[in-house]
Amino acid sequence: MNLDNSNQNKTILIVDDEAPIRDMLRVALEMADYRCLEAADAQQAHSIIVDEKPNLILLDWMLPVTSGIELARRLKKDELTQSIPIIMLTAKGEEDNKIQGLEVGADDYITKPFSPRELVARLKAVLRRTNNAGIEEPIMIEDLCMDPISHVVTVNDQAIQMGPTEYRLLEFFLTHQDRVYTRSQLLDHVWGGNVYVEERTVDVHIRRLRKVLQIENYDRFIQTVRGTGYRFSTKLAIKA
Amino acid sequence: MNLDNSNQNKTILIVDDEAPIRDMLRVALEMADYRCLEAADAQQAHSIIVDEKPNLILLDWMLPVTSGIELARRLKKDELTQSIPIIMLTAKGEEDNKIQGLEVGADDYITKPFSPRELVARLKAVLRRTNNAGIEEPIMIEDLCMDPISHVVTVNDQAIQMGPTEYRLLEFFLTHQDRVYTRSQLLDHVWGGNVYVEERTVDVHIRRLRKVLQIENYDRFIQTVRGTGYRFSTKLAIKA
DNA sequence: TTCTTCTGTCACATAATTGTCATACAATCG
DNA sequence: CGATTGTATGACAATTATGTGACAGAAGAA
Repeated sequence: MNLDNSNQNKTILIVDDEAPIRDMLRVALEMADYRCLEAADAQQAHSIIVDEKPNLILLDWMLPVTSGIELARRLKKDELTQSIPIIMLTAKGEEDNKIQGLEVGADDYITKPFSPRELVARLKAVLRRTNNAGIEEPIMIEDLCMDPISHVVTVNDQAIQMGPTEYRLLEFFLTHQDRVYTRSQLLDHVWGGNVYVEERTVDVHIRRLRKVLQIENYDRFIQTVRGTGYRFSTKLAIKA
Repeated sequence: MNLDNSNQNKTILIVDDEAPIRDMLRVALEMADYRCLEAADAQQAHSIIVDEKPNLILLDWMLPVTSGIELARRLKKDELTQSIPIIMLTAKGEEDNKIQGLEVGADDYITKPFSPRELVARLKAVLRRTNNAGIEEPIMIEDLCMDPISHVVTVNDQAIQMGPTEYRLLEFFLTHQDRVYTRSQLLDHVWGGNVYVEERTVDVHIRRLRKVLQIENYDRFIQTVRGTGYRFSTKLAIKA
């Protein structure tokens, strides 16, 4: 539901066919307060990834059936998973594969055996490095401007203040105009898929967003579609 | 992705006491179009560094007289040289030293033996990461002035005292205005990529920086963006 | 050494945001 | 026209994020 505040709610997926190694990794990661998931092969890994969307994947190079590098390649090809950073685990003497791993799109690799401290240090570095994703260009609607770089919304160059949720809601609307969304869909996209809040809560945040946008009647773009949900549209803003 | 292919203006200093290894490294680097310098011991290395200001240092762990790690420590301590990225070269089985190297401030390490391709890949990565053309000109914001040469910050020609971390934080802010940074990103840029400190530590240093900037209310430029992080901006410094 | 400065972390204080509710209002339909 | 259903809105307590002072250990200076 929230951004990366405490490093403690990051989910790491461990993919290795050897249980003892998984155990060792899990211990090290849980010591560092990460949440761990485990998979023994590529197929199992894939379903967990789709299901749980981990923040980072520790991927062994050697896997039965589908190799780790093949899994990495697939993950980096898929829109939904390509942003998840991958750290490849390689055994000693597989130095050449490291390069191959990096070429496939792995974000780092670690040679076994490694110290737990090293593991965690690298993992943190990768998480930090890949933490930024999103829109870079300012979005302008008439005199309304949202600049994702500075994280500022202005109307006629005057800054508008709003809460984080309202900001995300507006951002979603601006990037998904002229389309109705049900409350459920909005919860999915703005709140994040795995939280449970009442659907009516959406109404309240719509209200709050409308309130701050009232300054130049920009709230007219947020339209209620009775029986369905809400829509943001500049074209269909018939109301005065 | 790779915009800058002109490696010719990048100077790499190779520090290793074994001539054959130096040769190998030099060949690999010159193939990749880097300019190379060589040093056989720490003392020689130091004078070359001061003299030539290389863009990156490849530093062997084992050196006669003064060890590589000791040299690294000194370089990272000196204001003039601390921004030069260092890649440590370690022999197999010295895995523990890696951590020590990173703690000293090395930006990466490579285990011997390594493939030339790997070397260059890592080197590029480090250069990309630390691609900061050092600031030379004083930065002025109204009556606030930061002189990177003398390392002095003044308000109305009156010097302000602050700790090194606060200085680096302010420097980062002054050179990256009007943009939100998460705590994580600030740790990356101000503290350095491979240290582990709590994210809340950023808050404390923000606090300390604000405190010393309160003199002429210059702390109003440091804005907190709730749910995200902090931003330095002179434009958006008005609050209701 | 001893003294000072700086750093990272903690605990607590303060402030902002959130989700939910109760109620008011508006639209739709028989 | 009521009755019914869907939405708007203000209030509020719980939760969460940030501000802030204190402190112990580390790093440096004398």
